Amino acid sequence: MLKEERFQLILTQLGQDQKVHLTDLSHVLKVSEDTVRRDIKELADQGLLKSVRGGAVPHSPGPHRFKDRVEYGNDQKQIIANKALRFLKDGQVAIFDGGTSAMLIAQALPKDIQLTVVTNSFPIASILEEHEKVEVLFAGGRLLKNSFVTIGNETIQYFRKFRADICFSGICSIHPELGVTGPDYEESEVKRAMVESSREIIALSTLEKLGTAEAYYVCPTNQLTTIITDQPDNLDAFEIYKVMGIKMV
Amino acid sequence: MLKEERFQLILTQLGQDQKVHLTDLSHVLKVSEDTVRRDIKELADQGLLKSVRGGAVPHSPGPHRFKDRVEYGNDQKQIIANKALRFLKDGQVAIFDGGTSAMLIAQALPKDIQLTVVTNSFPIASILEEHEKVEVLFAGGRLLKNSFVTIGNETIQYFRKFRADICFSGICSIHPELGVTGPDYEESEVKRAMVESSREIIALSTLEKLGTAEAYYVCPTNQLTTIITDQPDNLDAFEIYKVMGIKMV
DNA sequence: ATACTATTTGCAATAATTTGCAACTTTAAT
DNA sequence: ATTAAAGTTGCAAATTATTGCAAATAGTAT
Repeated sequence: MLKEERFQLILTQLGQDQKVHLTDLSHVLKVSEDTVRRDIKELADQGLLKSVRGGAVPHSPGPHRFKDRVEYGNDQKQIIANKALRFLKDGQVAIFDGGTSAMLIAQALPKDIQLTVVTNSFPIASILEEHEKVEVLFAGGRLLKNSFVTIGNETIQYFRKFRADICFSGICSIHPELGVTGPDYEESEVKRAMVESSREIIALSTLEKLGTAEAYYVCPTNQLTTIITDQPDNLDAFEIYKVMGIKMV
Repeated sequence: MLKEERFQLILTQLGQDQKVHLTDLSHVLKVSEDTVRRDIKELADQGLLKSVRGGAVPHSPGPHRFKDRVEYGNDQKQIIANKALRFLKDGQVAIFDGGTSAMLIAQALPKDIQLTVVTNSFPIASILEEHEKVEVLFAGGRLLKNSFVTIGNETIQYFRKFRADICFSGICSIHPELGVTGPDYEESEVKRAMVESSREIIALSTLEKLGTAEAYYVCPTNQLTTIITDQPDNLDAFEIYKVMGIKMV
């Protein structure tokens, strides 16, 4: 059995039970507990789970201080978050948008990664406050009540000053011809500024949003580098790749 | 059963019943009361609940969501806050700095006043989120961990764009000749930008800070419009007025 | 294919943590 | 003050982690 297979099985079981025990896994995977331990350690380093004494639990989104925090086991978006983590490398400058998807990435972020994060989201800034090695650059602007993000011209100008390595954007709708679109004018404007300030753009979306369109334009579809979806096994990935020409994960 | 599982169960039950008893938990979790006690202590250290005699209760939801929030009945500063409110009029543009004094003003602010508040403080923005008629303009910049304010050139540039009616600044030291000074270079720079962007400047200070000086210069003393102190009966007010030439409240 | 290197895996010894118990101290209520 | 319940402390037993090392496996170049 390949190591990757074990990883897959561990993560699957973790998703089902919200916990895994070393002894169980050792039995199921037919390897020693040491190996399971090492596997868990490796997955933990990737931020895909949290290693605890005797086993592992899902990388717990630590409670933070904003109302609109996402509930514990939001499976779909959690999957997206875990996939997204693989794209982040030490020392990068990353733009995080204000949606809940990006928020979950921040929550799932390992504590030891060194990053510069540019964001317009209070919740994300608040989460990252506990990450010693993450520098947070906050985009000023008009504060949008309820969603705790800044918007407006000031915000846009702030993002324009950067050339980030990577941008995580919770994209609303993606359409091959109509491009990326959103339901809110001002937020879409801000999203455009983010997208245009980053080398690599990771769109966070659910499958059902693909092929649909909203009122306000963000950017052409081919500007996206990667689309991350909530599909655990991306059977359709190649199919969509053919249609869209973008790498799916 | 993993320790994490116990934690999860304790928190879940706490969410349901708003309380948990040591003896019950000991029975449910099948561990000794000592262990439950230790678990509760650990969770309490993380701020996830409050340990009380015989069990635990949910962590009391404070007025807002930031760690460094000031306790409600901080008398001295509360006095300052109440005095400060008299200066605020409907429709004004007000700058609030990041200190705890300004925070208390925000907390004491009536819900029905219409204001535009410019600030670089997360806690203040968070507090004002509940004020329907207050528009919050947030100054971007580098996020200072622990104190939850933004600083740096970006922040300064943001404030420079405004001409506010009034500015509340938690001043550290005020000296007749040496002027207003602070202990931190970057924060002092930001304060200067705030002060220079406002018509009226209300310094929030305690009496013992008067006549002292710190390392970093903010502005000349005569640039202040008013000094608000924690002295309930301002007997010395006239005396200080004579010395400083500034109205005391 | 073969030989060589690098990685992975299991095992054993050692270290660290967790847990329950017992003795003792503190707290709260009568 | 007295008393019972809860909390604290120290300690030994059990469980879990870590480390070094040798055998097995996979990968690579000749």
